[in-house]
Amino acid sequence: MSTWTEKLTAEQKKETERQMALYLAGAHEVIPASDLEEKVARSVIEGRPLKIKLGLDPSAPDVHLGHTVVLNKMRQFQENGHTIQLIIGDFTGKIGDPTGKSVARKQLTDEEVKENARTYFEQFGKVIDMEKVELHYNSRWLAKLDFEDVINLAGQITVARLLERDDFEKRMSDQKPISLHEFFYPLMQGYDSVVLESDVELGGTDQQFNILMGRHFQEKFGKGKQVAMLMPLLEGLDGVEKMSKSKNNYIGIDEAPAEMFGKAMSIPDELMIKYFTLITDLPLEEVRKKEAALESGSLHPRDAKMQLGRAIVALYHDEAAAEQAEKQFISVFSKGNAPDEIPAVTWDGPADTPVTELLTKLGFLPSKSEARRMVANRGVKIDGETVEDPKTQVKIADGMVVQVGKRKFARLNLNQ
RNA sequence: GGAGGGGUAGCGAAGUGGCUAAACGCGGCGGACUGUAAAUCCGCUCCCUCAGGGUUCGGCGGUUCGAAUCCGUCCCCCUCCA
Repeated sequence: MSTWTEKLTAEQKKETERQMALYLAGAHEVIPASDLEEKVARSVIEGRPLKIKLGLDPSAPDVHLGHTVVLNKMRQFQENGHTIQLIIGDFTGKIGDPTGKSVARKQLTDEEVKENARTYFEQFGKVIDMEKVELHYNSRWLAKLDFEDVINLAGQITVARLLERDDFEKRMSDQKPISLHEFFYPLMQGYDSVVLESDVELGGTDQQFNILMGRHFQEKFGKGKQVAMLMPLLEGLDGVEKMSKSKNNYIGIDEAPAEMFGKAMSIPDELMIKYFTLITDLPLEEVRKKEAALESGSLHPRDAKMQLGRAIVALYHDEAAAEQAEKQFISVFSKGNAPDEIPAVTWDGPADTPVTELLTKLGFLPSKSEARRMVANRGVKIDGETVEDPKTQVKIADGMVVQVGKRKFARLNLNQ
């Protein structure tokens, strides 16, 4: 590293330091940071962009704020002229990443993979410039390896080394099974880095082992060693589990402003600062100020969270939508009013209808039984009045507002 | 190859002939309280047009007035030894 820093002019040094500070912000760990500095410095001197790799699981194209943690980091690299390598793990996906508690994963057809890739593309475009991204499918090189190649690859790593992975280690000590093929996942991911000659691989902290494998294999194959850049995992709305669609604790980057704002309001207080740092573009020092204000009590947690909600909506929609979402939130949830804009639903059923039927026809509840339960639980309001009896007959009127729970509203429109 | 353990509702886990649509916990949903936070409290949570009906306890057959519970058979999972 010293050899490189010595060659830097004052200006280059300053530029290197600027980029480093930017990249390090919010990152959980960079392994090793000194290598990153060297790479950045070299890139500054030679005017050569770094290759920043991100692997994508082709089976889960639901893009939510959890993904944006890594994407935001990618964008920073991109904005400084570096190259992003997105890898669709279409081949790897067939094996299934053993990270976490994965069971065998269902195989995707080529069609599905393509479709999922398209979804990624569209949605990632909200954060990074997709025009400048390099896209790769790892089947391109992995599918070509024959058995001998695979054995050779496997020869570059020891079992002991593979068993170091937390996940495997734990399963060993718990006497849980580990299938042999699971060992190959890190090998494949690592091999991707060999082929693409990546300089940096980004991922969540749960990817540490896999990313480090890339480093290992690159060295074995006589390539430059990539830096592992690990971003914190973002907990979802429940504040405990990692944000994911299957856990239903996510905020999708596609969602409507009101929805986003509302979900943001429901995150646990303890997570606010983390959200601010990782998924908004608020500068670090501003976040620190908020943190201090919260601690001293000069900023009410509720207000801080509203600011967070606004920031998020503004990012994926715009400032006006953010303001609107906040207003509506205050009106609906703080004051208990009906929202300004209630989706209008055309009603062409009978003018005199049992509540249960009304609710199912509106699509609020899937069955009359559930509708009945909901009414019994006092979760249904018509024109602001709680419906007491599941057997209630409703006289439909034009403009009637039906509400289920706190969030589902509809205004009836009579069909003339 | 040998020995043993197991498959119950979204998950975890009771239940070993009728009182079991199946305890309990978690999760989820609704309500109260709030800041749609946390904590707490109450209710709901197999399906269905309701104090009524339908279909469940890995699959299939059988015994029985009656089975998640007994018998047969098949499938799957796990552990240990080799």
